[in-house]
Amino acid sequence: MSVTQTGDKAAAILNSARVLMMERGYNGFSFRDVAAEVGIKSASIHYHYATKADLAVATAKDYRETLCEVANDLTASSASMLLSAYGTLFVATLRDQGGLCLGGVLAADAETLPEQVRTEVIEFFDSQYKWVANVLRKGQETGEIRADLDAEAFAKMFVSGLEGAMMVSRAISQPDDLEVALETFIQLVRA
Amino acid sequence: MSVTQTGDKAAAILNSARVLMMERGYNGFSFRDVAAEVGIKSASIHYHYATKADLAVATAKDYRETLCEVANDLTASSASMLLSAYGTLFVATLRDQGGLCLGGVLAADAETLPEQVRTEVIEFFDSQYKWVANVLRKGQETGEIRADLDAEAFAKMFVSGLEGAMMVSRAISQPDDLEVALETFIQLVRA
DNA sequence: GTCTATACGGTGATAGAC
DNA sequence: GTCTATCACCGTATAGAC
Repeated sequence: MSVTQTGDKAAAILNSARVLMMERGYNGFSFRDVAAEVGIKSASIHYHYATKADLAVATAKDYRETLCEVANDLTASSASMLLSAYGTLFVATLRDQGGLCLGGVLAADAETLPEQVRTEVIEFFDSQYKWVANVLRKGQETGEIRADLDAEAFAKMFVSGLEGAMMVSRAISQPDDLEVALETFIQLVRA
Repeated sequence: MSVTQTGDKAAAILNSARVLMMERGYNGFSFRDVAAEVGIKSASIHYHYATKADLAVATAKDYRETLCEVANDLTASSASMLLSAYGTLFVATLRDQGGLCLGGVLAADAETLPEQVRTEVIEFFDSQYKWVANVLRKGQETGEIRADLDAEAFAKMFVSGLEGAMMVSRAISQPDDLEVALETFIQLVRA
């Protein structure tokens, strides 16, 4: 008598897929990997998610919605502190999980992605760009953020820049570089 | 009577591997893809490069050396213009080839990369960070670049940020976003 | 140097029993 | 819902003829 709409197994599959994709990308994880983690056989996953693309879309959608909620719940004493807190979400993901942002990982795989998954990637960055640009505009109203910045332009640079810093710092085994990049971004945005 | 050390076929294979990897990553291209482009069979590639890892290492090394040469040959009237010219190399690659920087692509695949290839990725970013940091320090001496910036920190943010912007802008089919990000970087670095 | 043939493992996906 | 069994690929890599 489950009350939740998605069963425990479906949620476990989603979670496992998310972690694996954040580590190894869309082409770097398999149904068999997920099955082994969840404790079922790979054929059983198709019952919950018909295709790999379906699983990836569901995972990405869930990830985006969760991140949007978390971002909207962030509180800080100023716009730049809010941006810093947002960036710290990325820092924490890399430090605690050793994984990248799912949006960034899928962006890297974009050229080999099923169309439906790529559509989700577009929605992901749309949502993040909007959130950051909104914070920036408010900070400009209070005079805290440089007025000569184009909020939309900086938002794109900031989000995609964090993705790149995350990716590269992990690749060269210098995870602290991500934090350095974040701090530099914050330094530059202040009026 | 070839005078070059690497034969025409070896060079053609290297070139094809480079283009394919810049588009689809290490796991996204196969010996069969390269073979089809070069006009031989996939088994023949092993004669020139014993394993896929060997081919990738050779490709990455060649890419790094070439990029270092190109960067060192860049001329500009100021440090920020030099950084802009450097960034325009990335813009041109995305616009003309539709491909990413090989360093960035391999960074994204880092977790599934053979060790020797990953070592090359580290060398790649070492070299790029050094080049950019050097330009920045010179610009700070002339007073053109913000003196309160840490050259090494900005170099890391700039290079890895460009990689991310390149990756994301391609993924969301907004290639012009890369140029926007580059211009914002340049704007922020000026004193 | 390049070929054909092949070994061998991994992949997503399906059919049908339970 | 999950299983076993199986399929039709595709991947790297090797052996040996030419």
